[in-house]
Amino acid sequence: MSNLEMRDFLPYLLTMAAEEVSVGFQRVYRERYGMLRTDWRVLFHLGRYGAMTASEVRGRSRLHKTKVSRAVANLERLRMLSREADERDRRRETLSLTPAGMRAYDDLAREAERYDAKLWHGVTPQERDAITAHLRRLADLA
Amino acid sequence: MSNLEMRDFLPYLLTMAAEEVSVGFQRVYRERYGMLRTDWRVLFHLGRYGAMTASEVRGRSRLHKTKVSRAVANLERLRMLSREADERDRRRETLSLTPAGMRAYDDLAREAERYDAKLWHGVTPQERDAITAHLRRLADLA
DNA sequence: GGTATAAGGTTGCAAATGTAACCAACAAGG
DNA sequence: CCTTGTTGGTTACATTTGCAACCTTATACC
Repeated sequence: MSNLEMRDFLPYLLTMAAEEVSVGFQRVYRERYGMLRTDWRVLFHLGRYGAMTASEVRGRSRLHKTKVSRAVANLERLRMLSREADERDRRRETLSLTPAGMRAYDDLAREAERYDAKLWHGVTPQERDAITAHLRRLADLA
Repeated sequence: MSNLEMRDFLPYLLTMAAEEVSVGFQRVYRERYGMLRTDWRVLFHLGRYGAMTASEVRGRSRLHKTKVSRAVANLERLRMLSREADERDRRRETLSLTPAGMRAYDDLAREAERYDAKLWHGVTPQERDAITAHLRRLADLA
């Protein structure tokens, strides 16, 4: 008979922490801009690294292509993103942020940094490195 | 202009790690017993702490009562759980595992321990404590 | 007792997700 | 060219979820 406790089980702990922390930040992009989490992630990539196609977004963000497709549609509806057809390969469209999209990105990136700093408050740099490294390792298991 | 990287943003990192790790374990309860994640969590609480009502499950597991209700229905359909009416308070039902439910619990709890151990492989006890403590702190923000 | 309020649970509905199928455009080999 | 396979991207459908409304039984207070 096993005597594992749920509160010690890493998948549980991670899920709880991720949920709590994500919901906390969700308030910002959701209430302020009416975005979903995937929208925010796509916006982030375009704002941070510049115009690119949906495939490139997918590659960088590790999001499934259907989620990217839907997020792009949402951001377009919010007038934060525009598409430009690629003449050389007519399957592809280059995505870029509109001025409104860039403003939203600037705002949210700043908030994200503040939020992140708050989450790490009281943690020593060594601990922080250990935690980050371990989370990266876990995230890369696939 | 902010220069945050997504891979450093804690909500992102946590979400990725939680997803990866949860999906990994999901394979076990899903393929072996046809359970959903909530089912497994409810099963766990009943197996680990004994018979209790749905409210108590909710309190311990931090699951929303709707999810508990549906998980109980699923587990019942899988013949792993049975309900017994409470004569004193007819709103309440005491939930307990059937023999099949207990066998599933034993099996899954054992697997969970093995899986957890694998996830911590190569991490020193000190690091592990720091990580666990920080995750708990984050999960309790609410 | 009778009325209001709350607690235990379930159900209905809308929103979100995952999966697979799909369409259009390109590329390679015959 | 033309058929076969691949890539970029969207759509359809089933499954999950979250939220609010709901039903029933119990409790508090008059």
